Amino acid sequence: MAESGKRFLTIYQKLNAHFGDLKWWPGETPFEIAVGAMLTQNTNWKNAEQAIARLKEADILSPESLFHAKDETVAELIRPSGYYNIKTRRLKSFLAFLHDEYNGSMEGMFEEETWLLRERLLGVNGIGEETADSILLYGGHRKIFVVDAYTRRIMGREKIIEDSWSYGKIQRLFMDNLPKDVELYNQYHALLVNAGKHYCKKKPDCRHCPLRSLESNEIV
DNA sequence: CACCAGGCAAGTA
DNA sequence: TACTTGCATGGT
Repeated sequence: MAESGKRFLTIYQKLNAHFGDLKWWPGETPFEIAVGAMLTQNTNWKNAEQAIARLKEADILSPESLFHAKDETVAELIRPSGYYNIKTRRLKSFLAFLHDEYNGSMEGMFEEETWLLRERLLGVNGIGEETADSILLYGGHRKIFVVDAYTRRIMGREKIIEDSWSYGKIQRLFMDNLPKDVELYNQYHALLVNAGKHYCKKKPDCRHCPLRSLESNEIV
């Protein structure tokens, strides 16, 4: 690892010491994780969680049953997650992909080589880089670092990255500066999401943001 | 009332 | 390539 990687590990260690093992993703199966990754897009996890609970309650949270469910039925059930019409179409696109290419089997899908599968997932309507990477890391235990809005906010606040940097550039930065370890990638992203919730979006120097400096010991 | 929350695709210049 | 806009609920 490069010398510059020490900064990444220091941030990790500080956050890890405070938040502990977060045991992400908060989902029970790879399929549930994939569905959750799409439902939480630009939405509070609580809302996505409620949508998943409703699908489970209706007993259609499985690749085949969700694939065969009516659009209107799915839309009504996932309503709490917001953008419910768009997300119904996105879920259906993924389900069609899973059904057509892997006979509806997540296990079959994860037999693919990591970066090839990533490319294929990106070809599915509704799956962008963050969603694809969340499915790969948390659903498939692949060595892929997930970048999200919190990652950008925290690392931007720490002057490590700039707003204009692409998803891929930030992802490579993490992967080039950290030990190539799936569990580390898993926990690091989970920590950034938890810590990110304490950062004000608008005021970078807001005194009410206890995590405004990772150098301080004010972590809440 | 305004603003935020674990994005993405489609349209425009 | 680089912006802009629509999508929508639930909480503060």
